[in-house]
Amino acid sequence: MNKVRTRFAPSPTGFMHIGNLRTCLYAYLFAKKNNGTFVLRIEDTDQERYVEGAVDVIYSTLKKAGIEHDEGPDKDGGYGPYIQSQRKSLYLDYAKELVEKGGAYYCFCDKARLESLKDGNGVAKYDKHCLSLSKEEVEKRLANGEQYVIRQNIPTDGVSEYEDMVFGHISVPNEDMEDGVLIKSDGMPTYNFANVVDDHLMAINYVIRGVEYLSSTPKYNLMYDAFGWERPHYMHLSPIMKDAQRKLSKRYGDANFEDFLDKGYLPEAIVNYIALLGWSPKGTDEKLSMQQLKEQFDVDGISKSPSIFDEAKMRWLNGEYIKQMPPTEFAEVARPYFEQSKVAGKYDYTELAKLLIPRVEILGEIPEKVNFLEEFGKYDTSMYEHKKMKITKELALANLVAIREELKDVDDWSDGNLKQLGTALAEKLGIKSGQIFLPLRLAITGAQSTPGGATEMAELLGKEESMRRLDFSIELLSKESI
RNA sequence: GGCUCCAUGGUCAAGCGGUCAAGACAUCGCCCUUUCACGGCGGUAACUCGGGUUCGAUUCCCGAUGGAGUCACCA
Repeated sequence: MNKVRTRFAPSPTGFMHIGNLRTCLYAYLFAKKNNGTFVLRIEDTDQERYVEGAVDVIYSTLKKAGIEHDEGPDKDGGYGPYIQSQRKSLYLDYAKELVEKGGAYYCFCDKARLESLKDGNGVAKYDKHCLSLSKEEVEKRLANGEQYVIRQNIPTDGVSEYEDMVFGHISVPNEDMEDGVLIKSDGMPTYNFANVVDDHLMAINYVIRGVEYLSSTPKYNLMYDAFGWERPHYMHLSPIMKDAQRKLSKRYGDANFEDFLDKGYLPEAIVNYIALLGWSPKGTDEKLSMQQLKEQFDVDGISKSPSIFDEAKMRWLNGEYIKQMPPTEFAEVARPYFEQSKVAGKYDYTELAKLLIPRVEILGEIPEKVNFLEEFGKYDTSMYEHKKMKITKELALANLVAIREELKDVDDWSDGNLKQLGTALAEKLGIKSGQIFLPLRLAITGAQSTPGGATEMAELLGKEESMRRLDFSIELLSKESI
């Protein structure tokens, strides 16, 4: 068997969409699983949709995602150029060759004539009108400088068939396919044609792409056949959906790799999650590194039906990745989020990291979790009502007063010491220690959920600030109980 | 609408003629706990519907229904 060669051929139109990234990932994984070559080709023939800087986005996305191409515009492997706009000159000659071989023909029909072919639903199928032109006639009109396009010549009867690696046997009646344009009147190739020529010239033998090409693939095969080229293997991938009806697309936003990065997702978690969207590993382990994905990726596990993107699960997975991070590393990747929070520059991020790691699923949650350190004021006292701990506002107030009394002369404000004092106090009062710590935590943070327990929070805030807040809370509760 | 595909819990999904129909997320409950979390344990929840084939269908075939894709001088 020939060495496996797959490719990812994005158009530089802006940020990388999650669906595209998954297609790219699968092509990469398939190549790596089979010790093959993964090629990056930029399809920038449509200048109208071209977005400045988009090529750089592609590079940076692949890099962040941990996908390393073996060949591409920046890595010549002998099959270049890898940028379609630099290959312009190639296509017309191949089209002419195809005309020679009977797989295509010149067409001079104008817009008006094409328009007249439309049926009641506005659907037109070209009627092969120009196929009957004699060679001389074509030469003459060409010499006259008439505008033309080159169309594929598809048989009018019979059936085209092929085996898709994930969908299996696909068969399409030839009469349902139209003689599509290969070379446009401006002399440029259409995507359909450029793709076939490029894939062949780059020796791509496994074409991996979205299902939208599933039913037009027979047309491509017909071209390969007419040229006398060997057909590649195909692997079509079902789309990722936003919900049961709508495809995940740029139009709905939030579906870009960059967007998720901004929200505080780790690139490896995103990659891991999208690998699982539409593919399932043999085992039950779902947290898989790129290395494991490369080893385990398998066509068998690819699903045929569309899958709905579930951010909740990706979020969970991201949390799993965060939990295994060393605090210093967390502090580093979380730096931007600390910087945009109210605690910016006021705390040791590594210390905060230790508390935050088990409590945060995406980095974007950081500001809301730490802001209470700098922000404290009137809060909702109903939080003190806790029926499981058998705490009421009245009891909380009484306990807080006792705590203040106990702590006011304490010098050692460390987590450990405070914990001991609290436990001892509870014992002395004959109550559960939680009845001390819960009110205390609430009193000094004013927050329902905090990145740590009462004594950890107290240590973080320091004695002065803790006592200030304790007083504030006691006063707050006293006012209410009057 | 024509054509091509697809169909297991709310979601991702395993299953490839005989299973009490895995697992994960979400959800709910319990336990642990020094409150917030982490963690542990458990619960609820699925084979779209009809016909066949078969001793036996989630699994194979046909049809219906539902869904996706495609019908451009766009990729």
